[in-house]
Amino acid sequence: MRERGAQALSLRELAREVGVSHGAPRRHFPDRQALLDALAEQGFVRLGAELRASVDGVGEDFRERLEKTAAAYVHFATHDAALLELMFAGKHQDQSGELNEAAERAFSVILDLIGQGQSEGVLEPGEPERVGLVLFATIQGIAALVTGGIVDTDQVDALVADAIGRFLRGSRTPA
Amino acid sequence: MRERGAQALSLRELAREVGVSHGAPRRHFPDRQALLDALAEQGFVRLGAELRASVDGVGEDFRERLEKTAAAYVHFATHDAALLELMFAGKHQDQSGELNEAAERAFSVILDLIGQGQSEGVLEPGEPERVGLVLFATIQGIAALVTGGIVDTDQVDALVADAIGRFLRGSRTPA
DNA sequence: ACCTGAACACCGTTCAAGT
DNA sequence: ACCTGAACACCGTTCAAGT
Repeated sequence: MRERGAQALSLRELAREVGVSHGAPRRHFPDRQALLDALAEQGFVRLGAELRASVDGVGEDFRERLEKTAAAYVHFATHDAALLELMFAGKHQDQSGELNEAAERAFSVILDLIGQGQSEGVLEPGEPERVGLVLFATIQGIAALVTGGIVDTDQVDALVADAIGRFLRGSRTPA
Repeated sequence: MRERGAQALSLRELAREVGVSHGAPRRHFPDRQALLDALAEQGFVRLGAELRASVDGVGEDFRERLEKTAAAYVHFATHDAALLELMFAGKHQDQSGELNEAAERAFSVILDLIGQGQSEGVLEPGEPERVGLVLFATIQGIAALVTGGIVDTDQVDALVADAIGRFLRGSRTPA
């Protein structure tokens, strides 16, 4: 997956590596897409855990938390680009909603951060979802530029800091 | 492509539709990836043309130009999501650099816009590439949220306006 | 409950052969 | 210069059969 992308993931090859027949996976995943959905869900679980670990692993300072969390997101996005693409593919068949639940749990880390910024008065009040979307879009966009090869890996931190600086200046509560 | 994605694009099916044998495409594209590269290049050409048309089709007002161009980008990204994914896949074999040339020509529309904002004094001075990257990332991120189904189509315009408002407030030259 | 193995209808790629 | 058609090694999916 990490080496060759989701598209190159073959059920038959997987079965071969595990040492079972090519029909065996059918018992666990009715479809190839069902396996991809399960991988996407696990991706959201892991992303949420990494973001949460990033928030908890740093001090109380809002801006530092914001930058570290954004960096953690970009790290995940570039280190597991194919997985992230799967997670946002929007071609899921999952009807149980477990995938969406995992996604919302991951996104809630960002929402909580926004809440902190608002309660500290450095972010304008309003729906956290609204301001969170813009922040999320920016981070996601930076990740896309990196995986697309437009931005070098060693420029990431500076770009993240730049973007967050602009975001904070553009979103602070008017004096 | 638009209906079923790049992954479902089959050389044999294409040949069948055109009415030639399955070996014929080999004369024009040595590889499946070569065809995808050519499609990506054409995508950049078309994207550049649409962005330029958007800039030219509106008045001189900087903010209006910025919003319209961003909207045009998001429109392209959502209307041809699979093509955009291909354009930024970063798995290209193209050595001639024509793909990169087309990409830079498209991106130059945004750089020119940044230049206008700087010369009008509403954007802080500095390398246009630097501030342009943050803007580009934000727009690209919004497009990703829309194609990923996180943001509804009818919320796009408001989100774009919101993001650009924050960007401008966060990037204006200090008084 | 889970696995096997043959079968079917698809792929991309290669290559000798045609015009 | 371009196309054909057989061949090869892969797929995902289905299904009867086994334990």
